[in-house]
Amino acid sequence: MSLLTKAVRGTLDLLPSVSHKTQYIENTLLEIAENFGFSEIRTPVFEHTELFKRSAGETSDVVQKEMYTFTDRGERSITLKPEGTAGVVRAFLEHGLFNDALPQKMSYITPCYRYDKPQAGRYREHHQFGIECFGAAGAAAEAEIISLANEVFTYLGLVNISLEINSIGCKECRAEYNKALREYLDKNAEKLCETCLSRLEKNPMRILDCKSSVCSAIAAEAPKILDYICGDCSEHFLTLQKYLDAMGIEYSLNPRIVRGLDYYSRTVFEFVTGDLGAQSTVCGGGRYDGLIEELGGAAMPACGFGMGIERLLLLIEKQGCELPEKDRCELYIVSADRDASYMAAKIALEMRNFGTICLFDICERSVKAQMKYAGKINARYTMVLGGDELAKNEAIVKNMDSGSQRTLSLNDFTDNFMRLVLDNSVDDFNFGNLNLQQKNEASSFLTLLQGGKSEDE
RNA sequence: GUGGAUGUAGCUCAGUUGGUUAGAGUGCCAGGUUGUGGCCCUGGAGGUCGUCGGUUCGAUUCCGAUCAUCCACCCCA
Repeated sequence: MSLLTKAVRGTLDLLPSVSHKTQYIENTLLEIAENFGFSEIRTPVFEHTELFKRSAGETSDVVQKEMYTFTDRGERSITLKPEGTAGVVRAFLEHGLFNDALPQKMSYITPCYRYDKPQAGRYREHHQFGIECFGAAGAAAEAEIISLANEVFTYLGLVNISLEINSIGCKECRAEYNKALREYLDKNAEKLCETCLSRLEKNPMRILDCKSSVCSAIAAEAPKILDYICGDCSEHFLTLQKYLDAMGIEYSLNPRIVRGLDYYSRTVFEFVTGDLGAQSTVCGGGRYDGLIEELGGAAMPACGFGMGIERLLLLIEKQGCELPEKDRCELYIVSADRDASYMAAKIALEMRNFGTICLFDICERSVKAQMKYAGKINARYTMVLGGDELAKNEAIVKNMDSGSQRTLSLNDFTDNFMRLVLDNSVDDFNFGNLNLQQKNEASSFLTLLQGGKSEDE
């Protein structure tokens, strides 16, 4: 097959056969966030380039080599968001949300774009679940978002994920530490790798992150940030640990976590797993007290995290965690001729309005082919409509799991069908698609029916 | 951005030591008589062997480039 073109490198298609998994995950994430008091915010996928340059930092890898930047027809420099925080902070400031009751807590699910070299678990377009909390300076805020992430993992049934935390201090103590660090690194400068050499001036802490054996050996002997952070920062970090202890969340201290985005301060953390190869970080975040000021707002403490949805799904599949099945077609209406098809269309609409998945043939295929199709899509019940049935105003409904059949009147068919379902197994029936009002109606309907048990064959 | 592996039907893979009409399983469609699925049987559709170029009388098989996927580095979610 010679296609005109294929999906762009590093992008993924989410196909209908698996989209329910992602839907479930995303709904779960937003619901858990809501339980923690975080409500969804949606911001555009692109922003003015300067926003990301300023927030992520000119020295960050993201800004230096990974952004999707283009000039639009109005000569604006536009960038597809490489991460979620900047846009949310921009909206927070632009709409004066800092005037609302503090803290302001927000969640989001958004696509992010980075010009990386693709690998499994790393894509040029990926989707990120994120949390931002504005206006809370205390360590309880970080503790809360960490426990939120932790809750997501336990809820989804994931294992083998560990939490690593670190403090990189505030502006003041970090300056002092950087000074000490640079003095140390200068002494070893000729041994450092090329990239680290270039980081030496602007952002020496990134060198601690370097994986090259020489650099990491040098880093191992380097002064430790935790020995330099000021009293307040130290107290903050200890308080965070007490909160985590109180909630029974396990963690380890990892002084090498510095994070790639320049806006972090004090707490940084990562949830990592050994089950995803080189893409080990499932969730990363921390505190960024200086960012809002950096973007033109009044000083305001803030913290948050990002979580990769594709990685989450990969991990779920790798670990064999159970996800809900795709919603099942409850009734497939087989029609033998055109008149039956008209009736099928009418009944299907009634059933759908009742909130259940109901399908009928739209290919004018043979009865056998329709039955086959119903079997293939795993329909729970089928109903055969033809001349005989229309004449008698009734239809044969077949349970595809057991193979048993019953005749139902077409008058008030939906009610009759529900009665049949009740006789077979109430629990099997899926009310997932009903809205709240419909659910109430349906449950009182079922309660009513349960009073007078109907005859069985 | 660096290094390595891979690339044949929708999917999983055979195969051609370079030679005429490229295979299997599975999936898809249709039949196996009168209106009923899952098993079985039969038939059909579907590939210019990732793409472009080179060597050759001739390449899907050899060589090169390119694109894509995967792995490690890097980076991060």
